[in-house]
Amino acid sequence: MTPRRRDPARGPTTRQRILEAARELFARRGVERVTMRDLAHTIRLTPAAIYLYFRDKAALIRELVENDFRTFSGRLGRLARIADPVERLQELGHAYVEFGISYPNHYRLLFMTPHPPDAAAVVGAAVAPGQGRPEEDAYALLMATVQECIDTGRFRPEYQNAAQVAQMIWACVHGVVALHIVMGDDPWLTWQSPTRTVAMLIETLERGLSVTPP
Amino acid sequence: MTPRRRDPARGPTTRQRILEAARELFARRGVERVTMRDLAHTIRLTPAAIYLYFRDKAALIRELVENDFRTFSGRLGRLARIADPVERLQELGHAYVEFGISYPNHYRLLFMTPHPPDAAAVVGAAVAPGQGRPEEDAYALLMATVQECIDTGRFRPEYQNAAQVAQMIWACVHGVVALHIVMGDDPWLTWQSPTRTVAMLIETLERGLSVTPP
DNA sequence: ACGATCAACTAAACGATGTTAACATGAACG
DNA sequence: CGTTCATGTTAACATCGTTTAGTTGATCGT
Repeated sequence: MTPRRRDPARGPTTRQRILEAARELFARRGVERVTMRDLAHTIRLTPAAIYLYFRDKAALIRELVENDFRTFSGRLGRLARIADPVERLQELGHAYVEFGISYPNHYRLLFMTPHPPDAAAVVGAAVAPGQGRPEEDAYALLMATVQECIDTGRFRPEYQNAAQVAQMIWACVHGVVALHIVMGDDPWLTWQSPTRTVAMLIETLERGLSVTPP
Repeated sequence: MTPRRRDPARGPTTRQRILEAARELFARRGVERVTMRDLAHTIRLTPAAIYLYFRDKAALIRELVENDFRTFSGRLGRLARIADPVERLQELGHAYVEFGISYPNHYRLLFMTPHPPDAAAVVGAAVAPGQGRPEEDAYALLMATVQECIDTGRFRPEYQNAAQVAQMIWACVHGVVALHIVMGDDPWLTWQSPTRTVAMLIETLERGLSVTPP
């Protein structure tokens, strides 16, 4: 299913060429508006050739999206060096929204479309630990930061459940991004800039969470 | 395009039968997993017959969704009788989430899928005033309530832009619903109940917005 | 030098989808 | 009684993802 090149020195593998072209097309037109024939045509291949390297369209999409998300997750990971947990939380939110606005089509795939249960994952059941999907890492970082806020007494006493608070925050930033992607250019209401909205939202939320009203 | 019945007394119009069956099927399986042939078959009709009453699948979906949303909008409208604007805001949020959780497929269509610019709307340009789409009404109600909160001095002075605040709130509740719909049964993270999450979220947000910290 | 092997690809089709064009039918009516 | 027209049906079309059966050309053992 994944043939090896004879001469790895010369040029990119066909598999990589497929991935590159798909990334380009998907990001520009969105997955459902890119046909396998389109994709094959831009690589000057036959549609069937793609199926030598990917089980089906869904598998191709999955691999692409996981790649991009890994870089996103890495970018978020760099924010782990911020000492103050509350400040870190804010920066996480901003980075999240910035990613969603910059790569709306990737974002839609990751967070706005129900993922049909991956056939391989269903049979494979247990995944290698620590090797988990990148979205888990990002979520773990969020949870850890929230937990740190709780442990250092930055939050009001009613916020003890880190998962609960993390999901609240996630819902907020996701909501801003998702609404902007879906209805961003609906003319019937004047949208505020998503970055401004999320900035104000995070600020407000933090004040609601914090124990010290300035 | 929309033929009239000869004997309106006898039984429901074919058009209505299509709508009813479509509503049932769409709500159960989701739009993209219901084919025109499926739909026609349950009415004991030929697929082509549907096209006597609806221009295409998208038009059928639009009409269905607009209907359901009108009832939702009406339900929200009943909350307008709540005197206290802050309390009204909270109830609006809860009703919103309850709708999204109860009718996930309708919600996805309304708020989670980009609407291709309606051909009729593009040529028709101006719609009859007051006859606007129901989502506008719901949004107007939200905006008005926020404005009332601002006018009666319930919010901190930095929140003067009603549209901005309304979109913050909308983003929050939408985020809770949308995440739940898309990742609600992903096993890798333990989701809190959406109603609990949104309750806590609204409470937190309100404390962040309000001028008086209790 | 040569036949066998096999990765890498193509040609052609299949089944499902939304949609349309051409034809049937049967009640209503002058 | 013949015309009209609403209301269907039958059969096809184009497009989609995908599969099956071949083709090709480099590589390799002998």
